Amino acid sequence: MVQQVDGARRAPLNRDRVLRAAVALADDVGIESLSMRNLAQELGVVPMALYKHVANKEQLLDGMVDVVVGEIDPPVRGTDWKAAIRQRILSARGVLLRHPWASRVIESRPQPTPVVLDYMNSIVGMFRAGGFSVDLTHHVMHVLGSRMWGFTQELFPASPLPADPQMQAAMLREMAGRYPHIAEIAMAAAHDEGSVVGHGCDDQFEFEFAVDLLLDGFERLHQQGWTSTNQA
Amino acid sequence: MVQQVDGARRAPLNRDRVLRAAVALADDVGIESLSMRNLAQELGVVPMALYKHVANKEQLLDGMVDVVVGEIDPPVRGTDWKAAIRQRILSARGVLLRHPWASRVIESRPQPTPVVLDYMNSIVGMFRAGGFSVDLTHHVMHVLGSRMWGFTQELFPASPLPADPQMQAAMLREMAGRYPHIAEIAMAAAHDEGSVVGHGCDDQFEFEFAVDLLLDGFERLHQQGWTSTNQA
DNA sequence: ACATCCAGGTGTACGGCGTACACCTCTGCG
DNA sequence: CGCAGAGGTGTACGCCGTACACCTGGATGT
Repeated sequence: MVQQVDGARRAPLNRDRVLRAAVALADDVGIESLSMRNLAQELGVVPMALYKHVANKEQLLDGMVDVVVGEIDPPVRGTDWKAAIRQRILSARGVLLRHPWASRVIESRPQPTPVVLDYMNSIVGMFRAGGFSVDLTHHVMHVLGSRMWGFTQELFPASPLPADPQMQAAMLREMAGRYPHIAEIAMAAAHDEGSVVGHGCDDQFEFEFAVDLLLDGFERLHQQGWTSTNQA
Repeated sequence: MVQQVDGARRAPLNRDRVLRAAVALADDVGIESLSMRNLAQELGVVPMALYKHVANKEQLLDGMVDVVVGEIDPPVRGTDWKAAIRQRILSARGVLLRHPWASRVIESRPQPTPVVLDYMNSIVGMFRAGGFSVDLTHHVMHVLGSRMWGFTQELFPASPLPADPQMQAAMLREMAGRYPHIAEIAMAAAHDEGSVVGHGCDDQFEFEFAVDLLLDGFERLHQQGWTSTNQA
């Protein structure tokens, strides 16, 4: 009865296929609509079947993060630390843009998986290879924070904006009245598109700007031999 | 029958009391254990009663954020922009330390509330008052990101660590083997307490270090008249 | 004084979630 | 041939957010 319609028996599941299907489904329908039941259906299987391959939903999410982190390019060799780290982080960013749900999930994991630790370890290693002291590297990693994964907390989570242009104009006017400073910087960034905050501002530029500002700051501290015990 | 046990009739609910109770409950039991049913019980009321005061759980969370943001000190007057912003952000950090769930919730809101916009607006205003161009202020706000709320994504979400010291030693050894770089910086930071990554490192120091590095970077750009169209 | 209204609180019910637990059904191996 | 164990099933439980109809007591208008 439960035979495949196509005659061929469905290839048996395994952890990897489950994780890849979960990633694909999250890409498709968003992480908030990813449920065990959902995913099972996608795989042509009953919900409880998944539990033969992942312990529970938390581990499923862990595994999904691992898949995503696995897509980040390995470090390039033969350049200075700054270029190498920059490149790696931008690669991470590329991955996260393909899996928009991933940043949230990464942040939400209570314990890092070995794959995640590997990535972190390798980033730390890149600073060390660049001659950074253990001390400075440590603090610098904290400053880098989630940017090491290629994302920044969105300032304005991209409001959809009412389609009605008259409404839109009214909203803009109200914004300008109530939040003049925000309106000002939003205007400056949005001249290219008819939208308010969040849109019309080049996320990639913002991200690279931030990363470069950080890396420059790190470099400066490094060059002046900064130590946590000997600061200004 | 449903009279108060103490004889006195329960004071009628209102939006504010609901929000404050929700904040207190989240402080107590954690945000993941805050449910409408839960909260209703705490208030001595049936779950559906809450919906007379908040539209749904999302709006409840919005309101909780508003309460928390309302606890942030207003800007101090009469100092330079750098000191003023630093102080304000550190005040925000103080608030978020009292409500550890709040950072997650702030990040999760799809639309900023007026209260949130007010806060952002005022931070933007502080840069502008410091003479920053609209352009630079805009980018700088992006770099600041969630740090403006006084939090940073935790690098290592504070693993509880096995109590058994022998187990602990074994874990440390394994860490050092598999993730030598991480182990190294963790060691450097953890000499004061017998714990591995996450603990034993002074979060407050890390945060202030990051904020100062950012503010210094901003200042430098400002002083050299940086513009997005005229960069190196 | 009486009718009316309605803000605030109740009770029931629905559909969705994660997942525990007992079961069935193949496949490969002795 | 028998049996074990991996992989898949079915049922059920307790939680969640919340729609909807209902009740109730005090303020209000006449």
